[in-house]
Amino acid sequence: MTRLSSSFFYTLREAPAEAVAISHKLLLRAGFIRPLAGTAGLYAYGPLMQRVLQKVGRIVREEMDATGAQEALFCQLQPAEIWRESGRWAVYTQDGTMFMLKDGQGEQAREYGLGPTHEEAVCDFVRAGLHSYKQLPFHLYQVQTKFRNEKRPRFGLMRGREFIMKDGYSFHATPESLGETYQAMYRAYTNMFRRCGLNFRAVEADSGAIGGSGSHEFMALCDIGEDTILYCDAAGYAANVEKAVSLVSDPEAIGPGSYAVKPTPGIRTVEQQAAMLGVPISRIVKNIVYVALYAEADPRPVLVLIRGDRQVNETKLKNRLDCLDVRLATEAELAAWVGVKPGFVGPDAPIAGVIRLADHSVDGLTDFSTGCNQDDVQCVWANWGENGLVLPEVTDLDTAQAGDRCHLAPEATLQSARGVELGHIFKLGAKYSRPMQVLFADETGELQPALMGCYGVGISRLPAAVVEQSHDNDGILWPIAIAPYQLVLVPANVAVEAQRQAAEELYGTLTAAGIDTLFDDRPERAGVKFKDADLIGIPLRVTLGRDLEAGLVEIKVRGGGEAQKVPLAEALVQVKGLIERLNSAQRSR
RNA sequence: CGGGAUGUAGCGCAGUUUGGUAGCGCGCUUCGUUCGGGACGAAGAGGUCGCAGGUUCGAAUCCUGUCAUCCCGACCA
Repeated sequence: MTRLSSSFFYTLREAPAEAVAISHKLLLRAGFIRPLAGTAGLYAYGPLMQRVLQKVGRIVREEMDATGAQEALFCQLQPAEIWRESGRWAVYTQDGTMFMLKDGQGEQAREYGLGPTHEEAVCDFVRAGLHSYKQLPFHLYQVQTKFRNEKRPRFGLMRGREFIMKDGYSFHATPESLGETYQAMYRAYTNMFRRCGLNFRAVEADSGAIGGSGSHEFMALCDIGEDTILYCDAAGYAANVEKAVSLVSDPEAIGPGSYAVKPTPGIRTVEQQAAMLGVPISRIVKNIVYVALYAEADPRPVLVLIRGDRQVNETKLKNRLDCLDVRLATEAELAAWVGVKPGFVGPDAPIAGVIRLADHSVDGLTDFSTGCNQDDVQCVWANWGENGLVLPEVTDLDTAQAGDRCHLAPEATLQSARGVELGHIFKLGAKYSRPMQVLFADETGELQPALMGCYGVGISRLPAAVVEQSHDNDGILWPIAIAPYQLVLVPANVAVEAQRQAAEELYGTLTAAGIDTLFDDRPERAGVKFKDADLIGIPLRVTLGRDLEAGLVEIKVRGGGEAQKVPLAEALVQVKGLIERLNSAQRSR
């Protein structure tokens, strides 16, 4: 369907220096993407990439449509009012995620945002026409460019400021109905990622800024992944580290002793504290002062107590506080509030307006060492309920880590892996439908907010994840389902009339048979064409060259060992068979 | 937004320490020889040295500012 000689096609022998990730390098070298004027996070998709995106889009649409979801298309340019209605205008503009613009001058100016996600737009679309429970449930989705002013665009297509996402929103009268759709989406996502040839894993996830209750992420496993996932094969448990829970080991034993205040001059860390006092790290209570930042309210200090050998999970902390963000208190703030340096804060630090929280790991901890709100001293053999130390509200603020025991299978330990988030499914409930008045009359005639689910897939990120997982020293190995072309047809030397003519005929035959064929009819040397074919990663290569005099063509599977030689007349049949085999090999992964 | 690095031709780089008006490889153009794994020879084209200001007789080089890109952290599909 495409002649390379009349295409805008070029490859780079060396990858641009700014590319670090393998997928970024290969997609740039092979000409799939090109940065817009060297701008971070903005990429043009070339003709090859567009074909990949369309194939991914087709698979995603087929799986979505199979669940009964309907494709629509919502507005990207969105008035601030709907974001104020949902309460997210402040959130998304304060952290700079949303690109904003104004129409008009001064007081008359109307504010808009470029959609980073479409809950508000969908709610507005639905609320005018939704009246009765009899209309529910339904599910609307779109495949569209999203805009997010990412603080740090990275790894080419992995994290852009403009990217393509499939986002779907379902509406329900009952939690049961929402649960059914959620399960259907879980299965649909599993199908679509499998069909795209990915090695992935579904994990329990934090629902983040979008909010809501249950959620799962679908992670492509690869080293450059920005998320850490923890999993336990024994229990079938897998979760994002932001969400993961584990069983914390018992604290190490400590000999008998009694409460005392000891000098620990100049220490900065619990390791130093443990060494200087001769106590186990797991018998230390760390007291960490955070500042919680809210969209509308003033910042508040938060004192977090956690065992010395554990780390605070700031995502859990943020969720518990229901705040926009948390940050560590500065040394100046510590000095003003407690009058001590970091490391010497006590569980009972007298901070005005402080929120006190303790992680499970310090609940029941005995004979511990901790700070005393005085520089250069710590106490030892402290206990809750003594010496004025009171255990505050206990909650889960711990960061699970590889090696921890699994809470579902205590005999097994958690393992970790890096993942790229390809899809995320949420149960939103009435989080948006209530403030935005997406209401329906239930069976008793009472008005209720619709329950919502939302379901995203990173369409433009997905091929990058595939390349991360599927490449070799020569270039990309596209799974045939999403390869830009199924086959590349290479006349070794177009100056040889017999080769050129035979190739033209075969090109017509393959195309007529519905095979996605890239015809490399360029007047290049064979070696150049082979290198390019490998780089851009077309699964099948048919070469017409020196064996043509004997009536033979060569068929080679990319990354699949030796080529086979078949009579020209049988080429189509052979190719069809190979395509079928590659397709079924992928399906059965 | 904090910390670090880098900006020289389409791509990869040298030149900056020690100021003297820009070079190499790939790619590109033309001709010739080649022609199944990124050919060879010859002749060419192509650069406001990121930008602005300053020092100097003279700045890619030194100084100040600024912008951009990349890496490490805090957010997300």
